[in-house]
Amino acid sequence: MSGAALQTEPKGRLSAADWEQAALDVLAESGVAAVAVEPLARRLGVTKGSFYWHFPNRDALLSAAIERWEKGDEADILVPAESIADPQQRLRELIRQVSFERQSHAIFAALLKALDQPLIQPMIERVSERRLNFLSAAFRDAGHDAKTAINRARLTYTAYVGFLQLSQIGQPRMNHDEFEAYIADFIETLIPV
Amino acid sequence: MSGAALQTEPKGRLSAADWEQAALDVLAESGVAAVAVEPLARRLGVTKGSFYWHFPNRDALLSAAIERWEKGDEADILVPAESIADPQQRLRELIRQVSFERQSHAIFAALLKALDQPLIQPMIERVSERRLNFLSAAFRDAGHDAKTAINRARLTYTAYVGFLQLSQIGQPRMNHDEFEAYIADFIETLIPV
DNA sequence: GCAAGTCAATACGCATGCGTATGGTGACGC
DNA sequence: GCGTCACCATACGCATGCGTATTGACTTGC
Repeated sequence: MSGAALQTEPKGRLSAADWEQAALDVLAESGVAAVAVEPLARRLGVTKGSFYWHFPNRDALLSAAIERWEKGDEADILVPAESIADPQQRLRELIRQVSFERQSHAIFAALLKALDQPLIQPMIERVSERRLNFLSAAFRDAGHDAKTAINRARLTYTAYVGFLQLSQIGQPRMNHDEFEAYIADFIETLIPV
Repeated sequence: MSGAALQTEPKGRLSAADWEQAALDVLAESGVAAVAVEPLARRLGVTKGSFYWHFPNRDALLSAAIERWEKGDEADILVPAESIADPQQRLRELIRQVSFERQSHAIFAALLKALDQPLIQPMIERVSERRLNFLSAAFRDAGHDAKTAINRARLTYTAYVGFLQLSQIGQPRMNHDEFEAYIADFIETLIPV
């Protein structure tokens, strides 16, 4: 829950959780490759002597950090949405959440870029399947047959993923109102009443 | 036009174009980071002594390779599509082309993952703007007003980008028929008659 | 047949990152 | 007040990649 710890923030001793949180921070900011032991240690104001006490190696940190993200993500995004009865409203909320929970989406975007890494791939695969199922169910609840529901879910999800990637270059280049209008159109196109 | 030169293929002396083509090959296969001088030299069966005769540094190779891709991509994809009069048919062809020209799309996908690099970002920005304009024009030609056309173009493009990313993990996990069905549904949703 | 010019091998220095080994220090239990 | 344990520093070896400098060899013009 701690905010962004930008630079050498002297906070006594560190725990494994501190390293994981720092890893997630730089993951969101600078991608998987930037989650490196020595730079992280510098950022935390210690040396890697500390790191290798908490973790056996870099991969262990990455796994732990991503697992932490996965849990938080599910709790913050999927669970609240699940409680919305109206499927259309549920989809709306889900889509709209891209604006909030930005760090979580930034992390997901960073992970997407590292799909070639054996450590990342299965986790993204899991997350994607869960999300696709969620979307698919919502479209079915909204009255579509199974086949169209799954295709609509795919379309929604790929559009979401592509949006994440492209928003990095400000390609959509929209202000708040334009974004809202886009989302409205997006929803209207994918979820016709 | 040469096919995939997989390993040490002894072909006498090399030219800058050979290096560029090899760079594009590994770019499509293994991403931007894999476009490294020494591995490339190994792949080509020479040492980096050769490379630095043709190029001043790695960035120069990357720039040249990407520029080469950009030109070929425009010629192979946009130009043929442009000649199709019916805007709906034009969009259909464009979308369907993801199945063919696979190397070109693989390169684009690889570049998308390196949007943080200052060398890559502006090129992707250019390409994206061109493609978005192209899509937007097609949707206008198909009868949409300017605002909906641009939103539809965004949606189409982000879906395309997301599809590229996810197809790497076989997440859509479709065979040929399923893919065709998905495309059909995709088109029907985005380009209603 | 020799002098340029073109492509390539070798060898070097530098930087960054991983992981190990070993020693140091402060807090705390007792 | 002493030892133990948790956390950290220091220093090392290894690997990979960049870029440079120097020399070698093959081709071609003349």
